[in-house]
This record gives sequence, C-alpha cells and structure tokens, in this order.
Amino acid sequence: MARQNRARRPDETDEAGFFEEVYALIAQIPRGRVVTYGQVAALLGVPRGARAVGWALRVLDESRAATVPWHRVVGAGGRISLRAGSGPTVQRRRLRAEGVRFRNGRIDLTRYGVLSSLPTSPRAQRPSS
DNA sequence: GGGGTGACTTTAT
DNA sequence: CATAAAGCCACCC
Repeated sequence: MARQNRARRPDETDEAGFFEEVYALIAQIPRGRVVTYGQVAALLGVPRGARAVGWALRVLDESRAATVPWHRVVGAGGRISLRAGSGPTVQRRRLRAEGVRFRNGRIDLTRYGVLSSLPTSPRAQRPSS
C-alpha cells in the first residue's frame, strides 16, 4: 500500500522511509556526542517510536553501518542498550575513543547528549491506574 | 490488511 | 536497585 504520509514534519519527505530518516539524523550527531533512541524518534515526529529507531539500527548492514555512527545512539539514561554479545563492548569502546566518559556504565546525557534539554522520552504512558 | 517482532521506555512490585 | 508487565512504532511477510 502506498504508505501514507508518515513524515510528520513539513520539510521532510516521506520518500525516504522512516529508517532512512533515522540514518540521516544519526549521521549528523557530532563526534563525542550521543543521543537516545527516544530523542531520535521524537525529532522525527514520533515521540513513542524509540523502538522503531532501534529497529532501524538493528537492520543496519555492515556497509551502511560504516556511514552511520550507530554507536552514538544510546538508551534512556545514557545506558548502552545493545543486546548482549559483541555489541555493548564495541559501542562503549568507540564512544570512549571519542572522549565520552562513562560513569558506572552510564553516560551523562546533560554533558554528552546532543539534546540535553530534550527529555529522553515523553512520559505519557500509563500501564495502569 | 492482519500479525509478529525488537539495539525502547516507563511504571509497578 | 533488580525483575516483570505493558504500551508504542515502523517494517516485512
């Protein structure tokens, strides 16, 4: 089906799919800075699309990964969210190499976060009560 | 067009 | 602070 206008931003085209937008945005993250999945999603107009962002990075193939600084995307609270395996270690090492310091396995988003003023994710959930 | 999936996030116990 | 459960989203079959 012709995907509906998923681009929520007026200056964004929907030709490139959400994933591409994610890649484009991440590609602009300055070296030594990080951003959370939730922030990326929010910037693309999907406040609750953090999970979708993770999806975009998950399907990144090797060649594409070379052009997208995926390691600069971290979980809420500045924690490495990559699943077990070779992931967390590599990401942490890369960030360290860029000057990002870890505090008990976490990153101070107020210092290294590109959007220190923007919440990692809007609080609008209510599992119950 | 329905359903599964997961590099998320938050709230509750 | 650790574990559990539940929303939310876009992509793919």
